[in-house]
Amino acid sequence: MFLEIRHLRSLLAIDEATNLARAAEQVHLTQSALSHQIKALEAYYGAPLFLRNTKPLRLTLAGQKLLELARRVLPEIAGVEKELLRLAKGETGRLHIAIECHACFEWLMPVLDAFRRRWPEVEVDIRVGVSFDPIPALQKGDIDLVISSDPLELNDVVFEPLFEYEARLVTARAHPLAEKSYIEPGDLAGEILITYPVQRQRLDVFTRFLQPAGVEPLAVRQSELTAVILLLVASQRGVAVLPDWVLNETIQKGGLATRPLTAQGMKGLLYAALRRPEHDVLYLREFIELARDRDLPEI
Amino acid sequence: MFLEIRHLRSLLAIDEATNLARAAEQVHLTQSALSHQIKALEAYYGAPLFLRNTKPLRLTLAGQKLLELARRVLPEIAGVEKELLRLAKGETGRLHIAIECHACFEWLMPVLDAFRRRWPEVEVDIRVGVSFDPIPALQKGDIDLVISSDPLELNDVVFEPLFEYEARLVTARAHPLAEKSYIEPGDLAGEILITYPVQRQRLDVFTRFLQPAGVEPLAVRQSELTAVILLLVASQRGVAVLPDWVLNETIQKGGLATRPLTAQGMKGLLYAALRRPEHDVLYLREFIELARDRDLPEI
DNA sequence: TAATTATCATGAGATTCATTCATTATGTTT
DNA sequence: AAACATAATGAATGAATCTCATGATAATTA
Repeated sequence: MFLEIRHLRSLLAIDEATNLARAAEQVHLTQSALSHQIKALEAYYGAPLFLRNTKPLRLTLAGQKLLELARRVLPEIAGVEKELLRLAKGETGRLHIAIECHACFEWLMPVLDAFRRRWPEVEVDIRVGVSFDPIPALQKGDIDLVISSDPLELNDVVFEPLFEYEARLVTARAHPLAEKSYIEPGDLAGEILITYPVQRQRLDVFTRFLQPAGVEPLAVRQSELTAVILLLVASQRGVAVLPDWVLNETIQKGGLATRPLTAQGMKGLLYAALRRPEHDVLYLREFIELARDRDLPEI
Repeated sequence: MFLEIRHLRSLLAIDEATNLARAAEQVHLTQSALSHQIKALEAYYGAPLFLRNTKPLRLTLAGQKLLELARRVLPEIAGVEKELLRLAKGETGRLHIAIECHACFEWLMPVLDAFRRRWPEVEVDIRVGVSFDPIPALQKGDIDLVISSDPLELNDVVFEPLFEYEARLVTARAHPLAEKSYIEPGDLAGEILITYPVQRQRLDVFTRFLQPAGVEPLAVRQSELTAVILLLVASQRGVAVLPDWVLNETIQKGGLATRPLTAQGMKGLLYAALRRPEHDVLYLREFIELARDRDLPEI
């Protein structure tokens, strides 16, 4: 209930210096202070730590035990302290990202690759937001960044805009809807719609396009993987609605066509949500920059 | 240069209690003190340790690092502190014994066996005093107890009397000197004397018996082991002078005889030398008791 | 939404505690 | 034995740390 790290440091210094005065210098104290310190320790433990009748001050068994402790413990402490200072300077840290949209993998992976090269010491992880609400998790410190398309007004969380996207219908090039210059909700009434396996409230097609118009597609099929969805669409098993960043890359290859939803196109804005106090953490800022300037594949 | 063990204890308590007030109780402080403490730590590292906008106080990454440190380090410290308190109470310790006389092995071994059963935690060792001066080594803390037959007046060392012994001449039972009721120095002038392999100044036969009378034996042979010396004597290769504790046991068996040196017998007193401050250490006192009451083999 | 409760933060004053300065005591060396 | 080096001591200072009282904030309940 009394031993402190400073005592261990003193002990180590005394052992190295074999002389109170020099040891005192090393720990930025006076010889007197050290003498008082070890006297207090000895009183506390009820046992001498040094043999007093010899001049090159020698440790007793008890003193040796404490010294061993110091040798084991002090380097460990020093290591953690160094790490904490780096943490404070923002040179290292944790970046656990929650994404609400499956499709975000498509652009997030390359961005994270670039990020990792730049900040190798930051511990990176992605959690797909299925079973938990990401914003409360962010507030509670379980995760550090949320990719979201609907910003909220919160006083402990900031939403940084990343980039605009457009959700477009994807069909086979031979599909009749590929003839139209833009798609209206009614166009999907007779179509099989292929989506990611999440609730409808979390899919723009339903919340912003079909449900407002009271339209229900012929059927809904689900698939986890973007590549699989595109494959199904190409082979005329259905149509899908996907953000443009997924499409730019792949439409050329497969026999696919994309068309805007509504005449104006269904646009959205993607945000990165952060805890407000970490708003200025260097590596987080850089992640946001990387996400904004992510390698845009040509159309 | 600032983190102290008390901080680690507080951190651990807070994490366990999830609540400053209860944690404060655990470390015998007020809630306020804890709050100030972590505030100071955060100021020192320039990084928050807890997320402040949540009520069940949660650790940040930095806080977690410190907590991990606490979990690793505190038990180690607790262990050493417990050991130190036992050391102070004299329940454990070190008993490194230096002996000046070879023959002492004979009674010391059984005594140490008994001692070890009684004080299993005390670290026992024996060093035969050949290359170093045992009393200075005792003063310097290299060893903890010296078996010696010539006590000194020192203010940091006490000499505890153990027991009296008598140095006697050992011969084969058929040897002419076995006829005499006691031995005079001149009797050895024509004899081969077998001794332990140490300097003459450290052998009573020379310092107290032969040299004062100016007598030199016919020859001197040496052997490390008491058993070998007795064997040589039994087979008439020479005579030896040994303390009685060695002899009592063995004379019956071999064809040996023992005779006193001089009419009065050459008696001596064996001492245990200790550092004065350790004079009252329990296990040292008990060692001395055991040495005094060592199992006396019948004559 | 307001009221209540639980919890943490803050500031000022009190206290403890570590440190320093000056000096004495002790051991070591010549 | 003297001179030197080193450690121990005591009193005074000052900084660090605590407590008390209170304010602020989040969580819970009505």
